[in-house]
Amino acid sequence: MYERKIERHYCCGLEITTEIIGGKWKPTIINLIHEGIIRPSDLQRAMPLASRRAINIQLNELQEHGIIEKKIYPVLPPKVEYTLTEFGTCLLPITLAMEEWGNKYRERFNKLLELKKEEASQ
Amino acid sequence: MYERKIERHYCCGLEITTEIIGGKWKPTIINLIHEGIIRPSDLQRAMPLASRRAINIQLNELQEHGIIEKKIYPVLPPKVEYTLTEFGTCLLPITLAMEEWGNKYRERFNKLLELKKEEASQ
DNA sequence: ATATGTAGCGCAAAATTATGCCCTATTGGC
DNA sequence: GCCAATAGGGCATAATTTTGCGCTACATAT
Repeated sequence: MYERKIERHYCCGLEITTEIIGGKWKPTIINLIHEGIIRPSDLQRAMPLASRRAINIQLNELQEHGIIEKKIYPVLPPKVEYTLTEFGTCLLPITLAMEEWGNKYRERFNKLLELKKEEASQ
Repeated sequence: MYERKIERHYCCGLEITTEIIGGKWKPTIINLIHEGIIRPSDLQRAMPLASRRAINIQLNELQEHGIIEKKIYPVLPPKVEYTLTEFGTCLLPITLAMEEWGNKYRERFNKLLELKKEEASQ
């Protein structure tokens, strides 16, 4: 475990929220679990750009923060399922809104990117 | 400017949204500008934990992404004001919800932190 | 003369986050 | 016997983000 050198301050709400959903893949994981993709291997297939390791770490942190719950089935090969807690469910309005907002403004964003590329090439 | 070594993929909306509001101080800046704190020096006073440098960088990025607009008054000493664009205003439901969520669950979060500390000390 | 307030960039270092590789363990299929 | 799939941890490294220090420039106040 990495131990912070600079202590975090949780003065405003935003600092708490970003502590919890700030990880690169966390909002995605929350949304996917909400969609019913609840087994680690399925999550990995749903996020091919994230490494297995990265996903495991994010899952552990989400669990520590009480956002998701882990059910281990005592079978072989191992079977694990994650579900949103009622606390985690409260986050959905935010994570889903983030997903929506990004999709809504994708074109605008892409145009901006192209503009930048042109500038860079000149 | 830092140049990415690994190209970002903007497949899902979340990746676009986090690219834009992912910076440590960006959601805070957006909310503060919305509250009327629009001059760089006032923003710095409102975020004493953020360095001047950090705030400047985040402001530049927000501007590049079309979230805020910069008005430079040709006076001395210099005067600058930032305002949300109509595009940036669309982000408020998200950033304000994040602030609200964190405040709502602050106690729960703090209890979790204390629990962790106890565990760590044993 | 000197300090303060305004705004902001360059550069290097520090802090943090994310990844890649290798390891364990067991069942079932070929 | 060997490979794939299941789940996940340890460790070192790479990538990225954030900070700190120093610098510019001018006007006003002390």
